[in-house]
Amino acid sequence: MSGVPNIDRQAARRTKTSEEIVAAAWVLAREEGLTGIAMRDLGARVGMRAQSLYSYFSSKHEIYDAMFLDGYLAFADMVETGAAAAVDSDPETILKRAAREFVTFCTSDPARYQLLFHRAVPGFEPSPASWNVALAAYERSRESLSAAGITDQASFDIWTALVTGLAGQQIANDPGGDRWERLVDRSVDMFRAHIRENARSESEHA
Amino acid sequence: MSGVPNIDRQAARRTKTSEEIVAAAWVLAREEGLTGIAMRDLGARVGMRAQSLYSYFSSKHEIYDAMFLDGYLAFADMVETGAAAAVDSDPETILKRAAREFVTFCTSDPARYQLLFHRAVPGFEPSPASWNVALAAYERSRESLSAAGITDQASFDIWTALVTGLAGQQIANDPGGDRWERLVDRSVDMFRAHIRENARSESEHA
DNA sequence: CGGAACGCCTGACATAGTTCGGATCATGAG
DNA sequence: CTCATGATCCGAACTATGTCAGGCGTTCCG
Repeated sequence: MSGVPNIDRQAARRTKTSEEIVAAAWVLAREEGLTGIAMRDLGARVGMRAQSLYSYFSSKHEIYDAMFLDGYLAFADMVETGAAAAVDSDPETILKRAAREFVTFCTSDPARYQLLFHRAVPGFEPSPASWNVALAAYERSRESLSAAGITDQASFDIWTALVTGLAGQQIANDPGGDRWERLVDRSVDMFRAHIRENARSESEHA
Repeated sequence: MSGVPNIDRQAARRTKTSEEIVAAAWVLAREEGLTGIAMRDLGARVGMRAQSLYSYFSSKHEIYDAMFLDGYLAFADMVETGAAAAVDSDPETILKRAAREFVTFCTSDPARYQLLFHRAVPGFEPSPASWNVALAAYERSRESLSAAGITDQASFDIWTALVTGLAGQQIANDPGGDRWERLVDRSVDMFRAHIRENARSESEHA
């Protein structure tokens, strides 16, 4: 009838189907592992053949890319929630909350952890668009920690090494357990003491 | 002729070929990535067809297993050298040396790092035999660090999280650089301060 | 010399991701 | 209502993968 009526509907349907595919891909990834996703299986999950997926994504890697984006959006969400909760909190509370949330974020979905933080899928590299989202989330998290007194890059790098290390060990060597998860608070204490000591020795030089 | 003359020769040749295959697999892994090893390519590197590899290894995973073993033998070597050098050294020197060696061990061969310390190959799990070697190396390294005052499991777990975290971030986010590698000494300082503090507060309770 | 063991090969199969061309079906125009 | 159009989906097929079954020549012991 008038103007451009159903273009929106079609586009909406299309994106909805895309999201459905990505959701099914996550389910499959958690069941069969990240690289265990088979196009034929994935198609079956959403009621179509493997070839039909190619009208939504031009390759399997593009599906991984959508998952990557999806994962970092969830990550960004977590960071944002943490930043909101950080208002009127002391550094210790902020850092412990951030570390706990991060480790839980990782351990609660190992497949996602591997996709986001390791180069777990052989030929896959995130697209610039998705990568920018990842970078933005990283920056936001960095910024969020500056509220707890972590301002210089080196300290933040040690922070990322520490929390990814805890998560990585937990997932690789004690999946489902809490052997490293329960060390998070202690690790944060360690980190904070070091930051304080660092600041002290720097001010001495001034 | 006499007794069992050429049995040894045959066995020797056989193991030599096996080692040749594993060595070629490492080269291929470094070139094409750990999962980029194709049986046909690997065969070509050692002058035979893919199917002929199956007279030496009953599956591709068995080749990965041989590589896993190979890698942990190298790791054990490193630990042993470190333990020897640790004699008459103070804790700081021991720990910094150990951390540096470990991170270098990882960054110098990312493919090996992924095989040994992450579940990088989809369906692969090390055989019990190889796994025992890995466990022994792990135990030896734990024991070696007890000379530096790291005696309880929790502290050692934080240690492994820290060093694998540094190595992991270095490899994933700054390959070829030294952004995290140069933070190793600082991280060890942080760790040692925490250990000292921990020991102090424990003795207070006693 | 004869046979067995060994080393490597050819051929083939199943499954992976992916491409191509055509069938189906809803949608909007006349 | 009819018909063209574009989105959607499918069947067949291509390539590359790991792997199995069987064959042929060489080596070496009895």
